[in-house]
Amino acid sequence: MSSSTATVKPSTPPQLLPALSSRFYLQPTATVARQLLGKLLLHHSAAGWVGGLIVETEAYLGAADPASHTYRGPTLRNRAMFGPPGTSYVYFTYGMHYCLNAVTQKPGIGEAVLIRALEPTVGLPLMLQRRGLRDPRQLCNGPAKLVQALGVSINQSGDSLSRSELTIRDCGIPVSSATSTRIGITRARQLPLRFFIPSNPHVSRTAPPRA
DNA sequence: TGCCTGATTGCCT
DNA sequence: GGCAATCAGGCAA
Repeated sequence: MSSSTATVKPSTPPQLLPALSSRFYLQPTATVARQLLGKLLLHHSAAGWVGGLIVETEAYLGAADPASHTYRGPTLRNRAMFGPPGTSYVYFTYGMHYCLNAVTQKPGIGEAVLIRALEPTVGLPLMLQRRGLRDPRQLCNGPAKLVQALGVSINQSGDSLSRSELTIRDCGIPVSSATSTRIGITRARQLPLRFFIPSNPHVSRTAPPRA
């Protein structure tokens, strides 16, 4: 696995890049999680475009995965995760944080990819302002951090990532990837379902905590 | 109805 | 490295 991934910026204006199709999200969830690396997550609001390259993801496998929100079946909270492929699933956790997922598989399956970290490339000043920071490396290196920087709200849970103002686009940047166990979970923590770009300074952490 | 848990973060030592 | 903040959802009684 290569560890020489350069920091790169898409040259095409982000709003002109093609959004990922439903077919992309119908691939196996772990494949989607790996292939989302290097894609561009964008959010458009009245303040303008913000976003960045996805550098870290985790796959959550529904009824087969005890760590997944959908393991016990549909509830009011997780219903967006049972939506069509390419749906956003935003959830509230720890009493104060929001995290963003991209739903995979057919409706009713309940699998998704958690977006854990971005390399911020679009609308950097606005995101720094939202987070009250000056260091871009601290801007999006965690799932709740990137949601705050992008200005995503829980009201956008259930929206299409292909057609709404919250979207994931293909900027055609080839990246290397590495795999590890997932972070911050207590169940099924042995599964190698975390994917990240090695040596990228915006990854939330280089290795998961010890078991 | 009430208790417990949690896909996190940031501050403090 | 440790731990507090903070609260919705899930589950047991």
